[in-house]
Amino acid sequence: MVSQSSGGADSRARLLAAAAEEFAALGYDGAKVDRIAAKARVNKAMLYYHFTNKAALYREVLRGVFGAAAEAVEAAGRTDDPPEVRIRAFITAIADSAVSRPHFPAIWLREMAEGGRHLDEPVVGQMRRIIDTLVSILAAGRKTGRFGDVHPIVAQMGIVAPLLFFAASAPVRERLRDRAPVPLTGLTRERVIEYVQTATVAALAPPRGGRKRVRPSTSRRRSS
Amino acid sequence: MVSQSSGGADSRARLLAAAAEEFAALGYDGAKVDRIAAKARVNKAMLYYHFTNKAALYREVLRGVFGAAAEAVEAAGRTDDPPEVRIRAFITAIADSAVSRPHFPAIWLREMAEGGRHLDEPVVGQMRRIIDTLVSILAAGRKTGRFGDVHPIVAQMGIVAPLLFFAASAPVRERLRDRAPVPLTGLTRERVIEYVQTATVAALAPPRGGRKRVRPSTSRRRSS
DNA sequence: GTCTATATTTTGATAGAC
DNA sequence: GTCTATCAAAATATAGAC
Repeated sequence: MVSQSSGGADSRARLLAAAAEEFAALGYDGAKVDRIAAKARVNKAMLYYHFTNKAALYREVLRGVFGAAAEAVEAAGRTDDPPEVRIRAFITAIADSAVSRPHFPAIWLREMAEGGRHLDEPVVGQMRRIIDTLVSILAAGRKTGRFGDVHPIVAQMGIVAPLLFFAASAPVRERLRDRAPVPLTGLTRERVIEYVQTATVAALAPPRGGRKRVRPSTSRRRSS
Repeated sequence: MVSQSSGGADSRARLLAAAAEEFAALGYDGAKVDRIAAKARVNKAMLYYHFTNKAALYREVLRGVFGAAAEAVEAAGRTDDPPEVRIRAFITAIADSAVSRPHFPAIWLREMAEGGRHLDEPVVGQMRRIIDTLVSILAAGRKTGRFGDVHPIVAQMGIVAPLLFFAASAPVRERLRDRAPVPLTGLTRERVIEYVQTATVAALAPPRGGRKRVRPSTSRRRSS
């Protein structure tokens, strides 16, 4: 239930925005509540009025960021198009999420590095929605024989990692522009998306003819 | 040169090892010098005897980690093999670095998310060595017409990001094993390497026929 | 080189008036 | 809902004996 703010603007929303920025740039431990409050032009005590503590605020940010991404990806994946088109749309949706939620990439990267220390049930659920979408696309492709048998998580990493990496590394590239080993011209978002699309579709293609992909061939038995 | 430690073992080396672990797991701000000292079974004052401060210790860790990686990658890339083989070796070398230096992936991911706040000249040099290796491989491939024209940084991300991501996300996968959306069996390091190799070689292939690389024309169904 | 004790600063969090 | 003042707990760093 949203309470009506009378005088000032919605301090809660501003806090969330400021927090997302701070957490993305500096990580959970690097982020300081004083700075978040200042950035939001809100008294620090207000932060504790709206959120239980720093950890709760961070969780809130995580949910917002991953929720929006899951939403977008799911929408893009739910079509009747052929699998190649759907996987391309999936890739574009991830990339678009990184644009509309600029803090998304850095936060995701950090959570991975952190071992998912802050991932609670709701956020895990959002991640699952993203993977489920991919799973359904891969299954459709396999059914029609257009995709081979690739583990969804592997495909997921082949897609998400470069996109996140590229988006998150923008500040680094900016910082190293002069000392860069190679001219940074032509290094655009579109190129990266296109590359990931090409690489993914190619890697998903089923092994043609006799020998292509090397399979561990033997047991597919599991024990766990 | 290296000073001889008389009684106890080399506390400096232990500090570096403990620091790498701590920094990788918790990030620069999350890492605590007390904990690093404890993990190294060394008095905290010794930490400040060996290193100027926390930041200097972190820089030292960064140099070690990136230096080893650059070394390995350069070695793997310096061969007379055809470009496809060299790019595969490059990929394997990166993946191997993540094994021999387990803290490498998380630290690299974090530095990207952090905007390279801690990257000093020596470390940037190490990163450059890695990219330079890739640049030379791509150039060789282009010269013989086996590779198309892909920006090295794009290729770099297509390769490095999934490998780092996979390696760094091991703890997360472990943590979510039960709640995982998809069975984690068959998700091996080898599969990931193989996938990245396949995807990369395919994406680097020059545009066939007359057409430049473009968006998907409806379909190119192969009948056979 | 190694340790104890301590100084100093930062930071997350709250009490309580308005 | 908003603010001031303030506390208590970390956490970085150092002094100085051995």
